[in-house]
Amino acid sequence: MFKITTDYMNNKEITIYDIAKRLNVSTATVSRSLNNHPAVSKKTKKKIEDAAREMGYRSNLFASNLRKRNTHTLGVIIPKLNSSFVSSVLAGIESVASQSGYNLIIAQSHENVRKEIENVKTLFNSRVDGLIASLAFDTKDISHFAPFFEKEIPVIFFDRVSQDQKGARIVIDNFKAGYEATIHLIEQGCKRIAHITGNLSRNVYDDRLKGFKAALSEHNLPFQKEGIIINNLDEESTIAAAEQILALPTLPDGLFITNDSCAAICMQKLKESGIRIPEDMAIVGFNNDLISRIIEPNITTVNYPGKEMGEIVAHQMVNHLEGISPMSLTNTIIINSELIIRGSSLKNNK
Amino acid sequence: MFKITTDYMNNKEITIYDIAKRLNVSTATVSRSLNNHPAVSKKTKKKIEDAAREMGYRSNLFASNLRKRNTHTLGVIIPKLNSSFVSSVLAGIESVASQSGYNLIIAQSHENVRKEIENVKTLFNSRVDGLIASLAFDTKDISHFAPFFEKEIPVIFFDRVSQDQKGARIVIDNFKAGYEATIHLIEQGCKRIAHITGNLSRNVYDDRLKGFKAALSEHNLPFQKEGIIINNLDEESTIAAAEQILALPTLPDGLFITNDSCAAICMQKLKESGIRIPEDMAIVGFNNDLISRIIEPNITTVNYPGKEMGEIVAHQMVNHLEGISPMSLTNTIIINSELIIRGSSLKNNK
DNA sequence: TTTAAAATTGTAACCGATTACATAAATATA
DNA sequence: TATATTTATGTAATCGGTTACAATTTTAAA
Repeated sequence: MFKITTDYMNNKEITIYDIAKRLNVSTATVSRSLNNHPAVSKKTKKKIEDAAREMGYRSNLFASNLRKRNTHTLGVIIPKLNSSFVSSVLAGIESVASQSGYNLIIAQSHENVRKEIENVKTLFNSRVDGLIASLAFDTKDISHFAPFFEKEIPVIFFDRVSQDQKGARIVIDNFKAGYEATIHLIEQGCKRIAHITGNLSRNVYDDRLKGFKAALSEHNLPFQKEGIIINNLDEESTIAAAEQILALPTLPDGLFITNDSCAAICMQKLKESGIRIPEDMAIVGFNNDLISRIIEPNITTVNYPGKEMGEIVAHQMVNHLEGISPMSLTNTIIINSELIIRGSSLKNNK
Repeated sequence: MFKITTDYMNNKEITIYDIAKRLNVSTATVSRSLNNHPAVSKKTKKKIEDAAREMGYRSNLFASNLRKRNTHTLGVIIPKLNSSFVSSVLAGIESVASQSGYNLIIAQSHENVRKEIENVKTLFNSRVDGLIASLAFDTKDISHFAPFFEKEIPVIFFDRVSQDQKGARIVIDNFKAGYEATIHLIEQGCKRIAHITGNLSRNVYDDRLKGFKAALSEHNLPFQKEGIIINNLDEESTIAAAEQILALPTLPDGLFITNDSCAAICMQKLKESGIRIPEDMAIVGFNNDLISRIIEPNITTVNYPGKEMGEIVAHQMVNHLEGISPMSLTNTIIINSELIIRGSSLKNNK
């Protein structure tokens, strides 16, 4: 019994050379054909495509990238993958990128500049075509992104952006969001409002705080330093923050917390101590995470559309790379956000 | 005034050829040196490293990959990025992979076989060194992974694995977890226990259901078909499921729900209808998500260590690729899980 | 029919690193 | 000192596409 074996039935990788040899054409023609270059006759193209399919050809991206000097890969640096907001953004980025034929390389900074610097290096060496980043908690400046700027590789920051005028920025209006959240608390009759937030060198937290202060001063409400608690927003610190609130000489009657899981943890802790929400203390969170819709009372929050933000970021990047709507790389795009009012802050209408 | 400009002060990429020319050595020596090959004298090595640094050399991964025929990249296919469990697993995978010098390409199937098939193709063409996957909701078989098996590229499935004996599998003992959760409810005095879960062609849900049934029959408790609700576990379906429970002729007194966010949503809905948890109905969830620790009452749940699972998956993959502990690719690793008992199920000890 | 223009195809250099094999230099051994 | 080993370096082919330029064929125009 015979066993017919040809190259491509073996485990060998098929190359355009194999196809060219088999069909008696040049590799140039094969390459052109597979890339839909117009200067290939329909007949030849069909022949080549059929052969490629039959022989199980797959293009070697590395040879192609090496020659073409681009990678069709986007780098993404985020603080932590396992956060509800970040994973939503990533979901949005991935959808758009994969639709446009871009791969994603994702790296976590673990909220740590040192790691972020490493990540930037790695992605630079991986020659990503573009970089998307949200800064770590303790990143002071963005000098480590310099290689990208120098080589004019596009960089887009989202959410946690730098003050620096380098790279595009996609954010929500954190000032406005903080302002509106606070105004809402004031309208509900709160007079002593506290605020729990994160590192102020991050725009998101700083801007929200500014909005918070603006709202207070506009209504001639006192701004107390001890009512501003700044921590790293993890579970432990949040519990500590709640205790700090409870230890205040006069309890606040309103509380604006910079993210929903913190708000939820905090609210639980306060409730355990006999504080009624919202009667004794009204609470506003941030992000519109699932948890804000489930916990009792539901938490008033700022809707922060992560997935859309991711989609917009990726679209901007891809369009720029493909030469469609070449954005200026110093632009800022502000995405809409809105206050969603729920039980945790409704003192009046109860 | 002079302006001294050399190649490397320009925007040109520096290659090992540039370094070789400058130092009057061969590219072979440069390449060896940069890869810490032992056969390079310390003196030469130092010279080369200094020059490389000074000239701003960066290795071209594509040339290297092309020649070495491996990519140091792992592909990951997951149903949805923005889920608490999945993003934890990814966080674990990313940590280990990046420590070992591997990049990650992440693709979402959006719980859809068609997209999953596409993803597999893309990652195959990207020549990832290994593939890590958790199957989509509606994946029936894993024939689309065949190219990987044929080329003997390692594949590891986690969490949502296939029954097929191909590829390694890393899971928790879902049968045991389901069994223990149910036994716990029985021990709390529940007599009519309902179960909300996902598509039974996914091992995770099927096995938990089997464990559930085993526990019931062991205690001679009736198993009612109408007490098993199977849906796709999103917010909407979960609310519908809760309504279905409420419409049951006799209300169950225990409820085992296959994930925590569903459990939380469901519990809220039930509470709104005046049902007391756990007095009227005891609830057990799954995953130990943040939400289970925050909602009132805290939800009894199965601790499902996502990050650790990710770390183990990535370690297995990397070790296999590096030739350390070459795992058999048909192994199954079972990760420990444990029931965490909280308020939502404690009928007795109240 | 002849010539010019357009449409195809081919040739071969290139992208940048790796590595088998050959060679030269340094060191050890007899 | 002559020879055998060991250590360090060089030569050149190779990985698999891409593309500028040249050559050829086909089609259109004169």
